[in-house]
Amino acid sequence: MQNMNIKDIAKIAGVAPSTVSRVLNNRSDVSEKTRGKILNIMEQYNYIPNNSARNLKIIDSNTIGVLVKGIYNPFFSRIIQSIEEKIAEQGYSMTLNYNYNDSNDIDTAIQLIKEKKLEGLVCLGGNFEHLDEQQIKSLNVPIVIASANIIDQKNKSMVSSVTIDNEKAAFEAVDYLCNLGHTQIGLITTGIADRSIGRLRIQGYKKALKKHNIRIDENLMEIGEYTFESGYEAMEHLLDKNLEITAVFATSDIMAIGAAKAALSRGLSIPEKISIIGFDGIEYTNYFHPALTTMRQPQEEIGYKSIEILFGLLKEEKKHQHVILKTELIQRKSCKRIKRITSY
Amino acid sequence: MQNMNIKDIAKIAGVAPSTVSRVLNNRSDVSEKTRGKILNIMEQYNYIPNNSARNLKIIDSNTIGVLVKGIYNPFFSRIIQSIEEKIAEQGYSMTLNYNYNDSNDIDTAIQLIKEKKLEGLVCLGGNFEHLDEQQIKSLNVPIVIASANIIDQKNKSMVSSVTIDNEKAAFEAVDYLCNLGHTQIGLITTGIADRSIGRLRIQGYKKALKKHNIRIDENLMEIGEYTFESGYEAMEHLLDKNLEITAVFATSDIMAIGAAKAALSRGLSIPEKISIIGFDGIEYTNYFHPALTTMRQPQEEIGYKSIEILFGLLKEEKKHQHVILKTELIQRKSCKRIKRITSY
DNA sequence: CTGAAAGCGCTTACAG
DNA sequence: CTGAAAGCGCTTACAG
Repeated sequence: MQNMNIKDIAKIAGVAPSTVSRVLNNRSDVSEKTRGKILNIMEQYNYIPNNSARNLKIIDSNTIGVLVKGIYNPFFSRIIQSIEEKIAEQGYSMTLNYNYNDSNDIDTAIQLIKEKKLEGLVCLGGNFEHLDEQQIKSLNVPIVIASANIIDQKNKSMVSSVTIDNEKAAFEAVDYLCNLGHTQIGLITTGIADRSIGRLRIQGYKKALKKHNIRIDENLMEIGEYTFESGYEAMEHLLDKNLEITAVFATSDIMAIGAAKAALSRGLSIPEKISIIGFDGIEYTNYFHPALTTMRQPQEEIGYKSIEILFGLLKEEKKHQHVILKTELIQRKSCKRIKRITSY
Repeated sequence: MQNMNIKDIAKIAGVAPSTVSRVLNNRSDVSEKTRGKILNIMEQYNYIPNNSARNLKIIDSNTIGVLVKGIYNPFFSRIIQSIEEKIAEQGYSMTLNYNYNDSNDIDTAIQLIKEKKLEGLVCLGGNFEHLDEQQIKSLNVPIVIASANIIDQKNKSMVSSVTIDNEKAAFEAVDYLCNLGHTQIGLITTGIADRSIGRLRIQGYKKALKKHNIRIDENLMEIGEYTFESGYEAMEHLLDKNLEITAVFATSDIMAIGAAKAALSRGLSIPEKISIIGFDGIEYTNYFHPALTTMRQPQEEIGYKSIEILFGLLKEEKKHQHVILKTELIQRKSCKRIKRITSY
């Protein structure tokens, strides 16, 4: 039969559609006999309910959405895992969606909320600078932005956020290198695209240099994309310029790996000839050889905290919060103390 | 206003809902004046249409679904990119969905088709052994299974598939190692979970050994999961057993990287002390140091071909096809020719 | 425990 | 070019 629906099942079972709906939703107010009969028929005809119809009608979806910016980001995947756990603990379902094109993040978010009648949403990454107060408020669904800056002060009353202090974290990473004796420190970062975060990390880099009275040299700064290849190329450029760099700070692990590979490919051993520090703390870095030192973002905690805040807003009607989580320097094998500039 | 709908917009604009719907769908049969007015109002009120309602009613969604098994798989991400390109070329939209829990893949697929009124679906990975002919046929939506074996002969008339010859590819990888002089070759693979594919690759491994008159030793075979960590541990086990292995074949790059890291961590250099070959051809292998030799699956081609077949089924009503694509041995820096067993 | 009816927010012939 | 009406496949009070 072409696309069975609830009415067809009802007819075959000799009951009303509403009864079929009840067994579909596992309601208790159906006799076991009727339930059994209907379940059998559904099985027999391979009936699969239409979610669009359900979403349209439903009020309490009992589900929380997770909207991820981009596709394929190992950094987010750990966060997602911890989010899913926590959502399940609350007896809710999670629906995972990727915003892989460059459409407006907030519009996509609202669309999703409406379409699936979500009771809450956490956004991983994305741009949420421009929020329409009217729109967000009238939606009446709590939104938590994780791992993306919301900048505008007035946004703070509309959504919650869970972030790290990007500037401080970058500062600490570079400060660490300086304390190891490095003075010629390259920066490999992403560009204008992720304005807020990228800029903050660059700020941190500069601040650390200033603290150590090191001159900021634009030549030492390479701007690329969030890919291995881009990190690789950035390192090549840096090395080609012959600036006698002894260390590099990459603002993402993916780029750090690319950079490290470029150095190793030239026969520059890590950390003997060049020190490298990454950012994010993705699993990859631990399996690179040598294992990469990195400024770790607390991925699980970002997930947990987001959900904690979300359910606080949902069930206890708390106010929006803006939590800043601590990063942690994971010292591994890619950074070395130096006395003076090693020439190579 | 709480959740505007098409009726509200219509009322404000002083037109009928159907007219609003027309501008929403970019139909040409609306006067520019009316269109402008409605567009303005939508903008002003931040109107966002409800997709569930749309999906429910619509017949030609003009969209192709992509259902990905699992979450976060770098191997699939390249395929997805090429799929998206090709779908766009055809003037269709793509909707990307992840089946991250362990629910039945074919049910999830059908649910998705119904919910979003998809005109075609490509599934990346998953288990499609048990297909209900009735159900698939009545659906009347072409399905292409990529990178997953469908085994059952009778399934071949219901869905198309794009795969590689897993046994042959594994055979060639191991044959390559044998030809380099290796005889003690470890196998690191995934287990019972991905029955079809895992088993086929193990078969290939065994066949290659047989061809070279090498005894198959269960001790040389480690079964784990698709993670770095699992590859790492498998290698540790292998090494602990002191079997004088000189090479390892890992049935996925992720595991190969874990394995390589384990070897390097013990001070066993690659390829001098141990050769490693992976499978899949993900980008990371090229950035590992030393760059890993791997049996590459043609990721872009898997994507292209899937879409080509899909539109063949959709527009030209062709029959279901089962394409087997060629893999390619990418020789890099992790395998070495040996004369005799190197002791370590 | 079960059924009849209304309605979720759209789209789509049909008529004008 | 525009509107009135039917209906997509469900769920949910309401009544019994």
